[in-house]
Amino acid sequence: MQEEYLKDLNDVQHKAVTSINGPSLVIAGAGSGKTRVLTYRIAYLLSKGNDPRSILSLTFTNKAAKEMKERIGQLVGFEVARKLWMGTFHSIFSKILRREADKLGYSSNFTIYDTQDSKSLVKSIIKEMKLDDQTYKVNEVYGRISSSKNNLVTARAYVTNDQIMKIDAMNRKPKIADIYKLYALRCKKADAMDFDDLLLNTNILFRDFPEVLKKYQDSFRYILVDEYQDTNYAQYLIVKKLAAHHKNVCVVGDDAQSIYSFRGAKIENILNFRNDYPGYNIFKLEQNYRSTQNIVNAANSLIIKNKDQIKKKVWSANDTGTKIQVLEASTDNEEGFLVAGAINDTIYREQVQYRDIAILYRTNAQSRIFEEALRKKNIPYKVFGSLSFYQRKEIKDLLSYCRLTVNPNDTEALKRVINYPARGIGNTTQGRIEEYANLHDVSMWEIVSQPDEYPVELNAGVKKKLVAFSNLIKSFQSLLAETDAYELANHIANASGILEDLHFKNTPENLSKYENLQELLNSIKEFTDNRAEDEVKSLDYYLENVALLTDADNEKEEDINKVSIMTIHASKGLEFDYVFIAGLEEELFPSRMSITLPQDLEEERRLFYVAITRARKQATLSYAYTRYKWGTPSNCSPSRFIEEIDPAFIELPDKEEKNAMPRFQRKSYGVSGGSNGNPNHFEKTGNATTVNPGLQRKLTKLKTASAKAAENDSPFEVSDPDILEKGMTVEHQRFGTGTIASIEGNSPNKKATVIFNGAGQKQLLLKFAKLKIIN
DNA sequence: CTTGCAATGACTGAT
DNA sequence: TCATTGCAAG
Repeated sequence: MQEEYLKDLNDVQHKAVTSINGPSLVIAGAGSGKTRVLTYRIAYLLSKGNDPRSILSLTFTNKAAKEMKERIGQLVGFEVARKLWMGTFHSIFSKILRREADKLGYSSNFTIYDTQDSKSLVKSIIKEMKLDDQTYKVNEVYGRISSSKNNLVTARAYVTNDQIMKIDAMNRKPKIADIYKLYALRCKKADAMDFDDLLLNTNILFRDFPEVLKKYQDSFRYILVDEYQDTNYAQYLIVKKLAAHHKNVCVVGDDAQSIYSFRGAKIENILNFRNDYPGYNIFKLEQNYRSTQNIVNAANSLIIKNKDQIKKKVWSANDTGTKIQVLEASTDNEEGFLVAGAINDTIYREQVQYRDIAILYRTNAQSRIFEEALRKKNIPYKVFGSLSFYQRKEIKDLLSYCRLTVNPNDTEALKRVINYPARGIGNTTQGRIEEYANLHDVSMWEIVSQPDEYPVELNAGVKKKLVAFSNLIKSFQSLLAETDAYELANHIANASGILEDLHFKNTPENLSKYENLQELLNSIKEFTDNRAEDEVKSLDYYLENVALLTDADNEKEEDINKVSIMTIHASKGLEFDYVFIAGLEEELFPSRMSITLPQDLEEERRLFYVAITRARKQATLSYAYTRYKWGTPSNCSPSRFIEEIDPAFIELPDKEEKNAMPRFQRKSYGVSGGSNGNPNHFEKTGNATTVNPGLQRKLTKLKTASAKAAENDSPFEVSDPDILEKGMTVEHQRFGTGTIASIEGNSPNKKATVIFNGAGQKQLLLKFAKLKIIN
């Protein structure tokens, strides 16, 4: 076999690819061809005659695994690539846990609880234990449980751990140990594992069943781990155990890009690799092929402020490029307009595609502003994350019916759908069943399916309804073996009454839910169509991984050429020609939660480093002086990170000019205090006519919009839905001019009835309709 | 038991 | 701003 592709590599890369024996540490600077090294290394291993089933590659996302398999397939053939063990820790080890499930007392069909399920379970336990929900906040308790699991502290170990118990006692939350215990018990009863259990239970499996560990140790001759700097203790130990026999472990990472400590990631794992694997080889990939020199230098000048790091010198031989740009805005809304305007300019000036551009921000809450601004300028965009597709109510509802069909003990799924669509099984009934079930150690399903067998106080009518519901689920179960995933899911969507319910209440919201369900069914269809002949296509197999999927795994054809907007965390591993990094303000980025502890601040700085190094050609920063938080405006100041970049590589806004411009006058408005926190500073530029005070805010918005419209000649400037009112004359791109007859609903699903002069009466969903106000 | 409305409190980050 | 919760009426 020829290894032509090795010629694409530089010296270090070449060594990293071909040094296949013994432990290797690859320190891969941003943009240094890390993915190429990983794919070529695997291809190289295969070319040396290794069985693809003996190679285990752990990636950070499913998408990365999919793309890497694709590239390896191109090099060595898809039939071979398909047999590789490649995926995220969670997906690989859930597969192994299903195989070995009986050893841990689970069935191989166990459910995976996602974060929503877990939190909802924690919540009901707090209620059941009659604890004060102000002291025991769901998020905090869940966080304690989750981080315990990531550090391999089981519920039993938790109570006996003095240090942990002392912390809980000090915080006056001594019952967390009991909540954890009950939580673990309930998960087990429900035949469910949460995300953290997938790693914890793998460790337990390997600890308690040495013969199982040995089997996998022998079978995985080569182990590769991507993004090693973001592994937590549980993941670290899995790798260590599996690699103990052959010791052919290759970890790839960049300590400068460690950004997941909140998920238990330990940067020490990569820093201590030398101690864990003596006699290791180290390869430093330092040439950045992705970005311009200015971008690389700016990023270097920033990250140098961090203390703990592995020494390396990342450099670029690309063009010098432009300096980092900075956009300064007076309000968060204006920030949106400036960025959207700059995107339009870039597209026009540089002749690039929408897909070459990304907007990155620190928190999901910032997405809304950019969605609005881009929509108004008719710039197509796609949002990653926030409320992921799979977390939407309608999607979870249908999936819960499916989960219940496969595993009737899945109590979280049962509670979700037992009364949706409404079938007269209300809170009282559910509460009684749940209480009895918890007290007597039976599952809710037991009682629901045979209410006469248990002394729960239920009247005959209710019992009838319960039996009807359980018969419905049983009818689905009977179809499990004989139908494929798509047919069954489609049947469930209809027979459960979900589709009918959405259809019956014919609102724009429900229409969009209906469409989402169709999309889910389409993706299930795709799953059944894409499975190979020898793979089972039934619903239980579809459900195995669905909890582990994210938006990125569901990318649609029509979404390819759009501006990407997402959090910096979600942008990890991606790259774009032009990157806009928004909200560079103190207490937002760096986050308010991270400014006290130095190690937290260092992680924020690494996060900023990751953001800058996503850019190939140009990075633009932006910040605002007022930003709405929880619906009230608050003052902000520019982030310290901006000053930390060496001035040689950044173009700061001109202070002189800034002060001369009334538009940027600040300090005076906003913040708490007043009854009227509205920034009225646009008054200064405007040719305002006097209006009644109630309309003041709307007018301000209107002026912002039209002022911007004059500045940027976008094809069809759209008015903010919030300023539209009954009686206004508006223009629609397709229907022409008309008058608003009425406005119903609430943002973002506000709709208007408009009587158009040519096209007659139309109902328009304002978040999509492009209406321009004529007068 | 269901529905609708007012009050309330949450925003880091995500497999 | 938005989703969840508590309460009153049907």
